Amino acid sequence: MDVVSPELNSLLPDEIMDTEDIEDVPHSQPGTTGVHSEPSLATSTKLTTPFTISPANRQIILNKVASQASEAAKSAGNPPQVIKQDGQKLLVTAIGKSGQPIVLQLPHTGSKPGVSQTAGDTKSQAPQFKVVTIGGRSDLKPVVGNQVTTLQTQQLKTVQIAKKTPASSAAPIKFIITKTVNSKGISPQTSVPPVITGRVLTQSSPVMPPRTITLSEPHNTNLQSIPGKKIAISPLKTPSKNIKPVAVGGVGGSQFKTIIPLATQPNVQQIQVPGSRFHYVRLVTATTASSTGQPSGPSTSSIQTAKPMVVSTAAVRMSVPVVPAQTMKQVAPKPLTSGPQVVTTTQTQQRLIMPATPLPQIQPNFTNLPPGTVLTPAPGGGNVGYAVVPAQYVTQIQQPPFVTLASSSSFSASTGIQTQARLPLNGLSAAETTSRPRKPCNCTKSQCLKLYCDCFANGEFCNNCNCNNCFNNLEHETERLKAIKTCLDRNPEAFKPKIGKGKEGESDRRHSKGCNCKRSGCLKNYCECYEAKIMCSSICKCIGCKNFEESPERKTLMHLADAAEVRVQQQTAAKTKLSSQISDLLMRTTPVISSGSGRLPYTFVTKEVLEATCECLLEQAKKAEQTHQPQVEAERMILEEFGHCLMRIISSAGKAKSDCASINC
DNA sequence: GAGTTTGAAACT
DNA sequence: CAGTTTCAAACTC
Repeated sequence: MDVVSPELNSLLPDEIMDTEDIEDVPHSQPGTTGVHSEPSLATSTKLTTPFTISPANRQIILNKVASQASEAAKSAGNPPQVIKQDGQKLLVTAIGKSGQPIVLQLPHTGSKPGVSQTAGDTKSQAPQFKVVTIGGRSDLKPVVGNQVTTLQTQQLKTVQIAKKTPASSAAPIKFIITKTVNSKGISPQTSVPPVITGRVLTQSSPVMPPRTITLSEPHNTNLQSIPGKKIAISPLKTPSKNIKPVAVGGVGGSQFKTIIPLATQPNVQQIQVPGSRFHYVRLVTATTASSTGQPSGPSTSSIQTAKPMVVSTAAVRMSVPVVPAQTMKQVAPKPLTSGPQVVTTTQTQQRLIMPATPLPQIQPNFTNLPPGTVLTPAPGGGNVGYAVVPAQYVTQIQQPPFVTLASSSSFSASTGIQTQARLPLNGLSAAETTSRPRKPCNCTKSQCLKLYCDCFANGEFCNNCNCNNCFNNLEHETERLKAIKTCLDRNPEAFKPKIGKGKEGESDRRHSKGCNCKRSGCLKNYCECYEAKIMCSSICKCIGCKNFEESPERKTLMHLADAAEVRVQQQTAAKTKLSSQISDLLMRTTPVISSGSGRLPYTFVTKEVLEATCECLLEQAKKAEQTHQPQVEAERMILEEFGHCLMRIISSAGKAKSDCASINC
């Protein structure tokens, strides 16, 4: 099934993927070359035994090593797959659950193809692997060195970030599992920071070849450390018992039951390819401990999904879809070239794209998914379905920065999922989104599944909105996916930013469609151009437009807006200053008193003092009244008296402070 | 806060 | 593609 059209594919950057020779093979077909294995094998699979390395391709076929898995796979008529791609380092194994090979990936060695990477520890001769398996419910234990203590994967997903070169003439690739860093896009200085459970870490060393991603056991609450590397443990790394089924959605019933792996590991991997402007995100299916009650096999291993892998980047990061091979043939990541470049160049938004297998007919054009959309697997089904998730949601899942595990254990799905305001969004930086969180929508009839809904239109879940009958959430992923598909059918660019760059050579942004205002003069927020703070352009079909450069009305409005802004800033500054002064005052009067007698300075404001102060103020009021002072003057007198009272209180406090200090001496 | 206005989105 | 309806945000009172 083609998901991405050839023309879209042509837009792909070279380093992203090879969309050729990609086939998805129904793993249910016996005798095919699809990789099959029994779940039970996963627990005992180890990589410590010898394995085959293809120097040319830097591939390791783990299932040749994992004898049990391999044998089982062979017995099942599903020999392991080796994906050969020039310059790629792929490891493919078949030790996962049925049809879910585990892919290990040797780090790219640049000029030394075939040379295994050490574990950063020069004493170690064992190559380290990147476990790039996107396994549904993949239960992976750490891969340390060349050893995988436990591997269990239910489902292989495809992470295709292959170079855009034809695959080898070898047997048809049945699973495009992963792509390592493209040599084309990697400089020797490329660093590949390891990422554990959704955490993207920056590699401090500029010269650090791709290394190992250590998959940590979910129950391991300690930091996994790799020599010379930073590893963060996801706060989501909580015992599987905390997994909460967040949603049971879908018109089809429980088939699309969704478990958000908040309480376990994020099922998203971030892949950043150096030299690429794209920000890859790999998806993995939910962990085994889902509420679906589906057996995860006799495995007693811990639960773990694949880990995010960051190849590194210092460039603009964009998102690309990542799609399981079983479901999708191609995925065409596409830069948001039409987006508001000025804004989006610094964005870190991500896109994860995952198919809703039971609804292949509604698979959207993944290149046009809502900004920041993430397709995340619909747990409970392994290869059943996926949810289209706003990227920031996923980001939030995987990157709650360094939350302690203790807190994560009580991590609530309901609270965790819906927090999105502080995440990079639609090209806005995190700071911007923090300062300007999206306004909650108030949809009542659209179920927040139409573009009327700003949340939906921006590829976000509704969060703290006032909407009724909202379907824009994980609980209704099926409907949401349908809605997205519908929108994309209607307008393939429906989710693309409306404000893009103007014609070539023009620096100004412009509305992609232009507005159609009739009565607002394009000087109210009804007008999308005005709302975006841009001028109307020739493509606008507005009537009576006043939103052009020389428009006096517009200038007046701009001046008013500027003045208002200045006023707000001044007020803010004044408040800040006043607050600072008050704090400073308190700080100056507090310490000795509190440390000496244990009394705080404000305890000087006793009831008696208050009464006395009020009497003074009332006296001033009476005085003003008796002298027939105007109200303004009366207020001034009262305020002055209040000031005097305060000064006396402060003075008393200071005196007490000095007395106390002298006593202490 | 309720009601009105507005224009994009959706629909026909 | 044009006309109409629906919708939710913007706006006004």
